[in-house]
Amino acid sequence: MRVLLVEDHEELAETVADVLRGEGMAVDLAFDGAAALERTGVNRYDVVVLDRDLPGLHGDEVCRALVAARSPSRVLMLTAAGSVEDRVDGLELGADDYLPKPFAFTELVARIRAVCRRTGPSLPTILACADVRLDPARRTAIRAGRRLALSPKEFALLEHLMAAGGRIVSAEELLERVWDEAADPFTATVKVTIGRLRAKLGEPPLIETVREAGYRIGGC
Amino acid sequence: MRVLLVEDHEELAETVADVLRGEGMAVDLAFDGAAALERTGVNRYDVVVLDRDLPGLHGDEVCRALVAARSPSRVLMLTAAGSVEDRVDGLELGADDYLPKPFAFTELVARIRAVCRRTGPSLPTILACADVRLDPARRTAIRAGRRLALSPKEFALLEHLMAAGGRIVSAEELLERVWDEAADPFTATVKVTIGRLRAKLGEPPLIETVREAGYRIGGC
DNA sequence: CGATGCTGTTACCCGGCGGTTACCCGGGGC
DNA sequence: GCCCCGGGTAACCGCCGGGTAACAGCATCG
Repeated sequence: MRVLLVEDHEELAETVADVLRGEGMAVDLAFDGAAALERTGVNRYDVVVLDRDLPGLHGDEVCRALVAARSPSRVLMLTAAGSVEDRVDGLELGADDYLPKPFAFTELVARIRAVCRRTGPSLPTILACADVRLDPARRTAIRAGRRLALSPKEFALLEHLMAAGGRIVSAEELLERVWDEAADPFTATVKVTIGRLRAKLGEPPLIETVREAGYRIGGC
Repeated sequence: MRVLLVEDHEELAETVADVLRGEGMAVDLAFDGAAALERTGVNRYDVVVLDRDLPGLHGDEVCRALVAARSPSRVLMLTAAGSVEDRVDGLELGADDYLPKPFAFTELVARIRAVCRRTGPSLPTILACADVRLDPARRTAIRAGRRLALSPKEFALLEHLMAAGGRIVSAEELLERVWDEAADPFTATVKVTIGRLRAKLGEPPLIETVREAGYRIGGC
């Protein structure tokens, strides 16, 4: 697994890099944004671990550039503690996961692995399908860079569909998991909520229905 | 639904087992890791509920062994506390869900059901014959790279024929399995649906007719 | 206390699924 | 040649699953 670590504190960078190497990863280092883009232009990394506060070219810019260049690399962004409430969060920029500082090394390792194997059994912290990104922890969903104003039910519905990762999810299953487990099995609320969610998701269609079976998210 | 409950506290184990049985599940018990692996070697369980703190063979080891052995069972792990370390280990081991102690019985039941329903993307249950690939979980059928738009009946029909793997399947058998078991035995719907399916499958012919016997898929 | 937004219900529409029917074709038997 | 019969095909159409709009109950909030 190839990792590019972008971190301007050289001392910290070396320490983290050693930890990751100890986990069997191939780690390259960049100490500023320009160097990061240079490296990603030359090599193909599985994951770019990107500090957000970078001198010169900001981490956000680097992330945006990677996304714009259709880089195949996953981006895991490191954010400072206070920036959690920042209006512009990494999600809108197209990052695949974020980790607030300070973090445990073990958690960083786990997140890198998780981000790398998107289809793994564990739930990734950030779900991504097609051009939609959804963060369950922060309850934000973004499509094509625009934040979606979803109601709680709509959000939970989208979350479950995305967590299924392209598998078919029956209306019954959605009823049990998104709604109260004692919901009326004959209710029509699922299809209504699906309709409302589709309207907010806009074009092109993301949720497809499989007749007699359920719903599925395309582009995973 | 078959469940293996692995828990070293026998009293707690019996209590939980009773609750699960009350929910209609078939529950077997194992009081240590070695016994757990012995049971999973003999029987096929839908879900293994695995306490993490086991004497002797640790729960992590059991989980790792199950994953390594490509066991079809889902693993639901019971962890002592929701600390960072637990979450990290969880990601690494490949369990399907986690439940920190103490937990409500109702939640355990709900999670077992949920984990069971998730016929995750990890198990490739894809049928393949000739140049056709069919994924029952996603309800997708692909021939020569092109998605086929099949109706539910057509899909079920193709699924059954492909599952037979080149064996001859009689019209009566198809009627029983794909259609309602109380279907009119003299109906002509099978041959009509076969016809429609053939049209959508295109060339070269995939489903061949064996006169007086049934249908068969070639190239398996 | 009114406004607003969320959510479940109801009523209705629409499209296509799929079963029936009618008819065709081809082969085998006399 | 003829007929018979198993299977293929096209057309028809009733039914039902799913989409949608409108409405009402309810909570939240100013």
